[in-house]
Order: sequence, then C-alpha cells, then structure tokens
Amino acid sequence: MIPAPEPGLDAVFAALADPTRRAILSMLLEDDMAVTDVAEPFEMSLAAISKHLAILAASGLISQEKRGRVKWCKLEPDALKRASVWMQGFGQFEPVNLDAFEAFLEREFGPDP
Amino acid sequence: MIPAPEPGLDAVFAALADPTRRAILSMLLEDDMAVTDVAEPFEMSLAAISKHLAILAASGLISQEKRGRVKWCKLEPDALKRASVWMQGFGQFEPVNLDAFEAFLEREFGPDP
DNA sequence: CTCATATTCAACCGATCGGTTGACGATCGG
DNA sequence: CCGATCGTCAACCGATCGGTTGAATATGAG
Repeated sequence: MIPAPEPGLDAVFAALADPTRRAILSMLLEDDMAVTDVAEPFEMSLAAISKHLAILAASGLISQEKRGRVKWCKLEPDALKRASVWMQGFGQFEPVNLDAFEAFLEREFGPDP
Repeated sequence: MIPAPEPGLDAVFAALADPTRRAILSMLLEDDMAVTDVAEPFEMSLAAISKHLAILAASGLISQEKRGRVKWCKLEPDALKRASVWMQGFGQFEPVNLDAFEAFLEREFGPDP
C-alpha cells in the first residue's frame, strides 16, 4: 500500500533542492536579514532573490515580516524539522534520535514561540 | 560569504521533492523490488515509473542492478544520510547527534559494503 | 513635497519536469 | 523458434522553474 503523501514535504524538499536557496538559509542561520541584504552577495537580480525568498516562505522554511519599508526574513526551523523527521522515520522505523534532534534545534534556534 | 554549494544535494533534494518518488523509497525500505513491481500500485505508466527510478538512481538514493531481464531496485541510504547531515549541520553548527543518526542507519540498514 | 530606497509585479524567455504513447531490444519459458 | 514479459527509448505535450527586464508601489529621509 502506498503511504499517504504529505504535501508539505513537496514544498520543503523542492525549496531545498536549489543551491541558491540553501545558501540563503545558511545566511539566515546567522541572523535575520532584509531582502536587499540577502541579495547582496549573489550575482543575480534582486527580483530573482525575492522570488527565491517567496518560495522559501511558501514552504515554511522562512517567515517574512514587513517592518516599515524593509521586509525581514527569518529562518523557521520547524519545516526543516518536519523534513528531517520524514528522513529518519519514513517507513515504519521509530525516530530514535528525534528527541535529541529537537533538543538540538531548541538549543541552536531557541524555543519556538 | 556564500558557502560552497554541494551539487549532490541538488539531486537528492530534487528527487525527494516528488511524492511518487518518496512513496517508492518507502516501498524499497521494506524490500528490494523489480521495476514492474514498483510500478504496480501506481496509476501511471510503467515508463513514468522507470523515469522516476532513473532519477532516484541518478541522485544516489537507490541503486539498480539488472539480473536477467529484471532490474532490481535497492535503497541506498547514504544519499539520504548526506542530506540529513546537511540539515543538521548546514551552517557552522556542529552535527551534535550525527553520530547517533549514523548509528541508527547502521542498525536499520546494516553496514555499508 | 520630493527624491531615493526597498520590494514586488508582470510579462517574457529558454530549460526542465512529469506524464503520455508507441516502437523497440533483451530475455525468459514452452 | 515463437510468443510473452521486462524495461527503456524517443518524441511529444502542457506546466512549472529560474532567470531577466521594466514598470509599479510603498515607505523613509530631507
């Protein structure tokens, strides 16, 4: 029997499949950033980065909050956690070190609000 | 500075982004299977499944070995492990429970040949 | 008010994706 | 040998992707 598909994973993995987007995530790991600052190190247009950020936001991997005229981008590790849960637990195996991974995320990223 | 891109991850995450391919991986978790048997529960052509399997093989998530006229598909957890390593360690953080995860894979899938 | 900055929108482009169909090569069984 | 089975190949299709440009929309600064 085919396992029930988890539609959220499609977007998360598709978002992770692009090296530009993974680089953006790495940058956001260090700090929240404005769209323009995210775009600065890349050799592509601001509009392209804006699209990448929209894809990341749609997948849940980041959130975006507009304060004034600048839109701040913030890493959202929950989506990454879901993908990792699938990786470790897809199939019938117990997610043995899931608790440890969650603790890792808590420690690194702070408690989820 | 933008982190060096890891090209293998593109293919792995792209492969994981499709629900059909994830379902195939789940099926292969239980047992090695022939292409026709993989295709059986899906409502699409054999050629489509053959393509999906080729994509999974190109990403390294599975391997295919032709014995006689049937081609056997086998899960290759190494690629999944690489992706999981990136997830837990992307950025500068130490992969705290990577060892535990590798041990988990060893236990569940057996030692790598 | 005016000008600059921050970001998105809209249209467009070539490339790739996920799927189909039909023909084809290889291999097995009788 | 013959016919059925296993799997891929090739061409095609519409849809989506990743990128570009140029115009448009806020918002902030002076």
